[in-house]
Amino acid sequence: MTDDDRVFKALADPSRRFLLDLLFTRDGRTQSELESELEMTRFGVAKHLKVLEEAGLVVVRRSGREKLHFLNPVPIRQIHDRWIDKFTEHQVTALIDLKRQLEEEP
Amino acid sequence: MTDDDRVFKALADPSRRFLLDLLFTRDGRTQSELESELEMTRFGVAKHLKVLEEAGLVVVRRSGREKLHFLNPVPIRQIHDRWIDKFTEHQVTALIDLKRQLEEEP
DNA sequence: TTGACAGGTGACCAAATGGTCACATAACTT
DNA sequence: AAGTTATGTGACCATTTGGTCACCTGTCAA
Repeated sequence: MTDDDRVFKALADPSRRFLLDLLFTRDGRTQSELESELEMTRFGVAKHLKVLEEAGLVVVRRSGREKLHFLNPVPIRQIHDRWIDKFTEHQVTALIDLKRQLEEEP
Repeated sequence: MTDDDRVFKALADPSRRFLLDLLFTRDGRTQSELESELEMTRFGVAKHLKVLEEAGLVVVRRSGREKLHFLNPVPIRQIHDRWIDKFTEHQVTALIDLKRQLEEEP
């Protein structure tokens, strides 16, 4: 399996995306801390974290018997750069910002 | 199935990513034109294109009996914005640019 | 109008995936 | 030392997914 295949497969599951959301709001959480946020056995969560780690979307640091998890934004940015060039980036960010403004107004 | 689920599931397959790559280099291709690029029956390609279309990653325009396909960058940018804030974006783009420079030099 | 061309539908099967469990190891606490 | 806490492994099963095929509809050209 290629690197990018691992990344996209990892992102394909909603539970794993939720784990990334959790780490986006606050980094450096332990596995058991993350387990408590999902309605799933710890085995399931551990498996998902392993997939995210092998994809490089999450990096870990061991501290004693604990495992701290951190979000790695690099693969996400590479997805972006694969299909959005500099010119298109300006257009699409402007479009998204405009859409957000229109939705905020009454 | 939620919208974002459709997008990530669509991106999880290498054949579908290859189709996006093809449309990134040149937009507006017909289905049969895309079929000729994949080692797969036309049914397989049609199925993949349908998945991409339902995810909003590809938009189509009918022209007679032909179906023209265009890449839509918006969902890709939204993936980016979900896990990369403005501050992190500067850091990670700088990091990727640096990495690219180092790899180019002898 | 007859045939060739572009695309669509539903059934089908092999392979991959998500989730759980029994069992195991290593580190902190008292 | 003994119990508790944090995490790891491999087997297992139900569901989903990728790909193919027989068959069908609509469009263009001679």
